[in-house]
Amino acid sequence: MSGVNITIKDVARRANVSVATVSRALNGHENVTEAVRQRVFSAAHELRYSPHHAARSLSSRRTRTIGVVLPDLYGEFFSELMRGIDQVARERGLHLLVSSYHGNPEEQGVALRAMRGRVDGLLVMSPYLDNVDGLADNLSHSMPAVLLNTHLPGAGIPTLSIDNYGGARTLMRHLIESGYRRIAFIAGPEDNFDAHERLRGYGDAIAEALPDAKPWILPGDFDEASGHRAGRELLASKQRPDAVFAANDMMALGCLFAFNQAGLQVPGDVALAGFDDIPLSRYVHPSLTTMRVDITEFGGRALRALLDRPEQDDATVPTEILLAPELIVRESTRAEAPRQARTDSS
Amino acid sequence: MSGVNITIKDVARRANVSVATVSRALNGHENVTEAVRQRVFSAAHELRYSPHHAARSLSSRRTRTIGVVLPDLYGEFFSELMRGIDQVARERGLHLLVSSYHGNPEEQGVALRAMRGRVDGLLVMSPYLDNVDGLADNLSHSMPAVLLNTHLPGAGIPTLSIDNYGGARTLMRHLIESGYRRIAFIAGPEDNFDAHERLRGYGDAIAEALPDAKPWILPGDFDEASGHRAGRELLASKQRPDAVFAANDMMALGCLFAFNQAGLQVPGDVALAGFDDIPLSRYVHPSLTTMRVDITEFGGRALRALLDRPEQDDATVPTEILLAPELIVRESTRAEAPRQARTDSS
DNA sequence: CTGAAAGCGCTTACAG
DNA sequence: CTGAAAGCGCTTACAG
Repeated sequence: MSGVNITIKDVARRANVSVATVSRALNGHENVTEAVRQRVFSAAHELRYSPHHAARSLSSRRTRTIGVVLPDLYGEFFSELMRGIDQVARERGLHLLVSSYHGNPEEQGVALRAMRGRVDGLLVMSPYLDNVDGLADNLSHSMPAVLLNTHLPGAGIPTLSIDNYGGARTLMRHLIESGYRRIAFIAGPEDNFDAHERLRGYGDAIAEALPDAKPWILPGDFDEASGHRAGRELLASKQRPDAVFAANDMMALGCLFAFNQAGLQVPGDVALAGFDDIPLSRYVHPSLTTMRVDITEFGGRALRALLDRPEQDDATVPTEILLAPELIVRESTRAEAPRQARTDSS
Repeated sequence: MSGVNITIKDVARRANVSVATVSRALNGHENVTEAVRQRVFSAAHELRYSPHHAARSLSSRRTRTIGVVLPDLYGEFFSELMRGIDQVARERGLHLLVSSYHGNPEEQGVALRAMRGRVDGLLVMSPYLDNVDGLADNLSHSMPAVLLNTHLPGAGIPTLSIDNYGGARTLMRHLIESGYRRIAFIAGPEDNFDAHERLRGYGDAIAEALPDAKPWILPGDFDEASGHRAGRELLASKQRPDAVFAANDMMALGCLFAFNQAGLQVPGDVALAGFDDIPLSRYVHPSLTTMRVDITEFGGRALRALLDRPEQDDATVPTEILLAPELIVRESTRAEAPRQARTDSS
């Protein structure tokens, strides 16, 4: 059913040359007479010939395809990430074979192994703190790879990461400088590397800048429903926080929703901030203060790092690159009457 | 640099069988002794063997990969679409080769042709009204395909579409039944098929239900900025509409933003509705009335339609399937004091 | 049940 | 500059 396909032989016959010559002409090799090249091109065009990819990559050992293995394909983050990767892939004439493993480490292994013979290199994101061994096992085998937001120390694989720790500290500094003192934190998934780093940033900031305060941490899992739950929990607490820092924007929005429903004013009654700067953050009311992560750029840089990687043996290459997020101050932390910082904790 | 790779020969040698047997064992063919199968499996496992995909698909003529060619990869819509496609692909053990052509018809052709020998079937979305010939040219060649939201009459290619026309009429019926009479429409891109159908639904609804009114159409291009512009234009008009129907949610949100900035109350001063039900729509204030399109389901059904397609020669198969969107009434069209329908236009 | 061999459609040294 | 031929790593009739 898959139809009769035109092969390089048909083109050769029509152009009256050998298949070798067709191959050379079509691949733009130098050593082909202009006249012959023309004949080949018209023959190929007339026959609507298009090279068979599997055959080509089997003999040339190149696929011109990059494998992208992600935890998921869904949502703003992955959408922007794919966009950035895709842009660079197009610039370089590369294809993208995507695979998501839905948070299942076993599936991740399957996905990774299935890439053999299909791709020239791999972009892998695995934001888990355990699965380290599994990942290392499925990666170390002769395929260039770049890791994204992935904690895999010692494997020597180039890694690009958002500076989640530094970003959380920057945001905390902003809150503290704005006079907030009772700052609650809605955490992300326990096993998530980014979440872990953001939490660490929050904890260290509290310890250093507000030594009298104890960290106030609510559980969450990065989705808006858990932010909503955390928001309700905060509403029910005897003494409310004066600011809430959610480990990502989706949870911040869920929390905002809970506050709205309860009639609580943001930032008047309580300030709120998130992390990621998803597009929504600009549009909700009040607009959300957050740490902007340029995910599109992040994806693009990852692919470039993979493609432009220096020779394996160049030991001077940094193995980890950190991208700093940017503080975006919006209405949700701009109280009309900003509180005064207490003098005892400047 | 690509490293030493283990081939089927290495496995054969280690298991002391022929490559043919290895192939059969690994592919789960019946005719292999259990003992031999075991030997082959352990050998393969010990060597961390993983079959070379290009070789396999060159000889078997199957790739176990589906090509997905979309206008873009970015944004909520494509994200959800990919999610739906991906879910089904996983169920069936298929890979996805994605390609977006960024609205460029030429690139679309390149992308389509590049799929040869890489995929067993194609999912193609091409929401343009012109490019019909180019698309037909690049499709008709012996590759099973399913079209998504694509207008390509006469090519006999199965097509799945959102019922944009019917959806627009449903929404208009809701607005009219709610008592709104001066209903403006923010249109989508001129060349876009979905936009065209939604506009047609609006026009027909006005003509039939409000024969005294003339259509009031503002240009837009589906992004939030154009909705914002349209909103400002409406604010400047001498007599404001009592309701605005934007051809998609993003524009509705841009419009809402403009109204908010101007201090206009929605729905008190003017009602507002969109199309798509993007997640944001539930969270803005006021929440947005819209037509819900289950895009994830849409993507999943498209892939299923491709995989479960009956034999080519079965003429009883419908070539076009329409998916009806669902009306979601939220705050943005729920005026506190609903207007009375004028008796002359019940 | 198992093996030897042909063949999938290309690319690429190797000759000329 | 061009061609004949080997080879990429598999699968699959064809024998046995």
